Amino acid sequence: MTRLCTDNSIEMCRDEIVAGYRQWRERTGNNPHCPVRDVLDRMGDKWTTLIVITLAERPHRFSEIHRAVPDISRRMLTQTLRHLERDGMVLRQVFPTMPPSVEYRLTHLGESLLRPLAELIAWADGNHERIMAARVAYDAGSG
Amino acid sequence: MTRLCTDNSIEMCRDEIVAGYRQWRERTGNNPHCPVRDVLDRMGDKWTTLIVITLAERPHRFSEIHRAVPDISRRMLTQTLRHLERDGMVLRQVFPTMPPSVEYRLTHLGESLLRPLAELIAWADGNHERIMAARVAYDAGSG
DNA sequence: CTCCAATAGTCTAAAATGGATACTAGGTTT
DNA sequence: AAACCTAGTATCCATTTTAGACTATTGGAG
Repeated sequence: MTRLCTDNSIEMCRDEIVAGYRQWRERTGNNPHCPVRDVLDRMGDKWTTLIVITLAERPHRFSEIHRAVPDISRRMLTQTLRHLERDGMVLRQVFPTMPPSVEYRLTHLGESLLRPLAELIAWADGNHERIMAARVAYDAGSG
Repeated sequence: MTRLCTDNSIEMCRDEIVAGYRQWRERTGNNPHCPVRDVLDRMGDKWTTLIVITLAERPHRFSEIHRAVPDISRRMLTQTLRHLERDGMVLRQVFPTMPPSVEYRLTHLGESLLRPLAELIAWADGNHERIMAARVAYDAGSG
């Protein structure tokens, strides 16, 4: 599937998504292991986006990332970075100094994610107030 | 923040993301409660995207969604739909028939998400092979 | 010389989250 | 009368995430 959705009308986007999803279901017989889900699951795991955004600015060392994203545990930071490295999004470079120094940077593949990510962030930012208003209305109605 | 990233060069996207993130950190003093994260956390919760895609095609009843997304539990389906409803992305309409019938459909806000979502899906689809290759290489090296 | 800090993690136990299964209500089918 | 349909709840158990202590190594403070 190539990017058809360049004129950005919602109808085009819907058709693209629906057609792509239907095609895939027909190819694979409703197999739960969808390649898109496989990728998007990672996007959504709470820390990945934040780390990618942090590394978008410049390469960071382990502790630098930890300072930039203060509420992540070191364990999850390690895990998320390993996932990103495994997926070819992040390059891990060890400098054999003492104390040890490890630098993480986005690969070209990782940088290519910034484009769709910027769209999504812009959407989230642009619709945040609407969403908050909807939440208030919902909680008032059924709270 | 408005969408500056219309020419879609990676440099523009990076600058947009980095500038937006830095601005927000300066405004809020590194508060962990980021509005963008607040929205993106939902996107990533494994079922939301799939349900939005399903509803993109047409309104669905509860059991129809369950058939379209077979490996979700009814509990998680209910929960995810409630979240989407609360955020103003989905409209829930009850028909007082017997047995009961409940229809879920995307709101205008929900449909507006399809545009950035299509971008992300296109990226995932277009880079899936690269990611799989990176995983194989990684597992071969450190397995 | 000893103590402390910093690095990049790992390990373990507790807390939060998610999933499987059984259950609800009311009417329809067998 | 028994089983089944709908759209969910309730409950318990498994997985995931977190918090916090712990590792090795070396430079600097006292």
